Amino acid sequence: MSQTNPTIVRTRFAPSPSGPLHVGGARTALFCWAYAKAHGGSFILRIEDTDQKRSSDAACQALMHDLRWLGIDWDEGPEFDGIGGGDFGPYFCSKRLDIYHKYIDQLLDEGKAYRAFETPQDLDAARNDAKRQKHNYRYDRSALKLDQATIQAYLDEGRPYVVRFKLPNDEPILVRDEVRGEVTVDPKEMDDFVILKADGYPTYHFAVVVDDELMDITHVIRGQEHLNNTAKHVLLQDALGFRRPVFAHLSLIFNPDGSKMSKRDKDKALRSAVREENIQSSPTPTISDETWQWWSQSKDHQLDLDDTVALADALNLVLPEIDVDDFRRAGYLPQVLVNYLALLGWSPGNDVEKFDRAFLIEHFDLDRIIKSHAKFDRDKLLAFNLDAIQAMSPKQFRDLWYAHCREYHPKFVEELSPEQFDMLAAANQSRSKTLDDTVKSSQFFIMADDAIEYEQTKAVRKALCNGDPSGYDHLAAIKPLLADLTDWTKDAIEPVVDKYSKEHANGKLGKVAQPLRIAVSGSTVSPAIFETLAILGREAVVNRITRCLANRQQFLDTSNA
RNA sequence: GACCCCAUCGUCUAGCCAGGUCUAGGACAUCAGGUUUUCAUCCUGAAGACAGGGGUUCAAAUCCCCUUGGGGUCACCA
Repeated sequence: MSQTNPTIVRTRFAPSPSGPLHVGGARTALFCWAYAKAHGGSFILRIEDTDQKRSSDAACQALMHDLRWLGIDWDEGPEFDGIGGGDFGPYFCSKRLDIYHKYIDQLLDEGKAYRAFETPQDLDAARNDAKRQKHNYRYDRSALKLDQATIQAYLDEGRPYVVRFKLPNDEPILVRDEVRGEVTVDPKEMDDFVILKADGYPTYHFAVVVDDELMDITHVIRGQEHLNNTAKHVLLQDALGFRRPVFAHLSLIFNPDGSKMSKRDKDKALRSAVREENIQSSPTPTISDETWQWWSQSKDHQLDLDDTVALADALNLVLPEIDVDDFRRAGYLPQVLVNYLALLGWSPGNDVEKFDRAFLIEHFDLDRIIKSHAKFDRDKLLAFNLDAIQAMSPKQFRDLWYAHCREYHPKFVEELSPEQFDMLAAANQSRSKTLDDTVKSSQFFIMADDAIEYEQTKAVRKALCNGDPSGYDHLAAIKPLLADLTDWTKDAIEPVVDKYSKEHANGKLGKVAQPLRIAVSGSTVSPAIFETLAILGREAVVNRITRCLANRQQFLDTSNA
């Protein structure tokens, strides 16, 4: 409609480097990327760091790392890990200040914008007044009434000012959106918004319009929170004589409980856990008392990531996963996250659900974007992840799991021999919903024999104590058979235990396997028993059985108590 | 509050734009049964939705209006 028949599609993802990349942002980036790639165009990454206070280089690096992990590579943008660069840079807003000022001056000269000298405090007060009187606040244009001499005097004395865009007229603004159709906004709903802040940085509205024009962006795909802002952008584009890109606004992603997925969710989870358990001071050794005090004072005080994780660990709390990094740590596969994210707000139709990036490049288009909000369903993601893990070759899984362990659980790499590690990977693959899933239940593989603690649960007691012969009796009987075994492999162990259970447990393998499992792991959960024994090695297995038997009386005493 | 957006199983969605083939399809979750040495898997089956009300039409999940519900925006944040 209003677009200028673009020949080459150019999309951009323009995040603010003020924190970790969350799944909502990742989905926006994915859609921008997919659309560009599906139409033979370019995907541009631009860092919207116009908020000096909140932007950080660390956040920027993390963001690019996350994008690359997901396989969302940019054709142009900051240089990172071998990609980036391009002819339309710089790709950081903070390095384009002179460009913005040129256009600000242009608007100022043409009388389409004006300087305003109110302080933030002035405006806050005015806003509060309006609120008290229950009407909507609009900037009253009082700066427009200032005469030239006064303005010059203010300027001379170095008084800080902002530049406001002067709304041109009262005509309704028509925005054509590819997913929502035509949206009209009444200018009466807006006021003369700020386009240049007192610190000399442009606001988002101004920077985005200038950058999109100069970078030849043809399609603006972004979150729905910008739908109303688009009217401002359109006005600015008209005032500056810029082209109008195609707009597509994506619906938001929500938590299963209907609340908006937000960076604050982790903090919220922590606070409610603390409240529920009525914890009054920092559980040592997690965070310092000073930090605890500060954090407790206000909901606006949020712990940094390390402290959040430390506290959550101490409370045995699983933090909600909302950032891309959370999903990586939790052991989700990037291609699965991409698949799931794409499905959350887009559908290829025909009941197709499982697909990869290549499929997206082949089929992605704006017309199948879903208009309604979506809730993030972790169960479904988990199911997809399990499917993907099960579909991998044993070698692929082993390598991936190795890399994951090396990064997040190095003990598995350090304590186990390569042969043991490979066997454990093979034993865990089909039962791993995520790369992290079996780490917890596999701890006993890397523990010292005498560090195993026997779970005081009904299932453990039953397996060990019930029946005649009891699990303990079986353990005592089978121990010498295992101790005498020379060839310690799964294939050698299996017939021995099988034979024993046929002769002494009515062929019920479970009667023998469960006590064995408990003896070596301390619990009723482990990979298949023969694999488990093979991985542990004869010495450890015999040691652990011996220890379990020696502990018999004590276990009975404590479990009766 | 004002303005804007949205509305199919519990959840993600197909179907809607081009009304009939929809006693509404799939996936995840749930439930039941089965396989299995534990957990997790795996197999089979079941239950489960067009928010409500008005229109238009021979015919409405599909088009229109209202109501209700949900969400977003109203910053010198993006």
